[in-house]
Amino acid sequence: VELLSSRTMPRHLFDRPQVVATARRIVDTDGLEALTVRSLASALGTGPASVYRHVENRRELLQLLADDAATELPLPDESLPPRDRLLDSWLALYDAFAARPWLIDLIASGEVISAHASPVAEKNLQALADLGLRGPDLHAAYSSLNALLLGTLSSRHPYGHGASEATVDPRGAFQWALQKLI
Amino acid sequence: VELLSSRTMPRHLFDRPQVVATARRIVDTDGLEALTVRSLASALGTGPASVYRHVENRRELLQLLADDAATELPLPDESLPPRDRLLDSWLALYDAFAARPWLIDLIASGEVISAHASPVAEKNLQALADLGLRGPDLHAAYSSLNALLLGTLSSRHPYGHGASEATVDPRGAFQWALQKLI
DNA sequence: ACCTGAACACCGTTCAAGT
DNA sequence: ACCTGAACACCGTTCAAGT
Repeated sequence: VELLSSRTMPRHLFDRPQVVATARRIVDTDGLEALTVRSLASALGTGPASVYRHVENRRELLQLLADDAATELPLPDESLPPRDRLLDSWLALYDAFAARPWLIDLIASGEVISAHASPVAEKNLQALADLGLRGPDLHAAYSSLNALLLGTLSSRHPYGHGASEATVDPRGAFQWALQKLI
Repeated sequence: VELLSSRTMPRHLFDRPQVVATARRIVDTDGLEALTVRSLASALGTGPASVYRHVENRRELLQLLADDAATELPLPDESLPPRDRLLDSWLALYDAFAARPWLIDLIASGEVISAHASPVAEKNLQALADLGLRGPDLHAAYSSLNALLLGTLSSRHPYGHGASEATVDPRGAFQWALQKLI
């Protein structure tokens, strides 16, 4: 312990990855609205000012969180024929986002640049190209699929009036539209 | 002026419709994030506490705002055949929402119950039924169209990476998907 | 009796003071 | 030199004091 004198002690008691991991734990368990600079700081055992040693601002924190989760998204199964590959891939994406509602909140809030240049986007664009789509149609298709996914998962009150409330299955509706679009 | 003695003076210097109208002016000109209880109060020439004479809380204010704007949404043109009626109606809805970005923010935020029981919803469901859709398919179609609209308009950063940024026209993509879905 | 200033418990962010 | 308590400028909401 003597070797860790005050002169050689690490300046930060935690690093950036630990900040992101702690933020991740908060959003996974209590949702995006539970993540504040103060709640994060307190989970790290310090005050709010210390968070700013590792992160420019709250927006950057959210971006890091989104980038982190993006690496966990499922990639298309290349062994499948294009159409099956797409149906399979987008349904898997639906499930991945459904399991991380805070990620949808993040994208919908517009505070984060969704990484359309990610491997997920590239592979799914490729699958659409393999299906024969080119130029504007290719981008219209990709952008529609994205919108459908985002819209389906971000409408928390699909039906606000009484009886029909339980009759609509968002995942089923998403699948229905998916088959029409591709 | 004597008739308007302190005993007969109206208690409120403004009423609920005026509160909503003032709120509407704020969101139309400066966006949803500019509407705070305090900015609204100050636009009404009073303090924040007075707003709560007319509105339960901020959430109710947003609901009133959404209800108000819902009356301005376009209805399907009943003289058109079902498919044209739907294409026309949803594209008009796209334009109406695009002109009121705060309304999309409101629905996406989940703080407001989108009035699916409104005339707009009824007439569009009817048009889908006229197209031959029944039961789960009918609701899947309606719910998908809703999701597509919401998702298209709420993804502010459709493409975050360089060159392709300008190449995607959200309205065109929406129209492309619309024709595939119905 | 109604209205509202001032306060309360939050928020993100900054900065000077402390180690 | 790095870390952070305390402050600043917000927010929604409440309530006691004022008319």
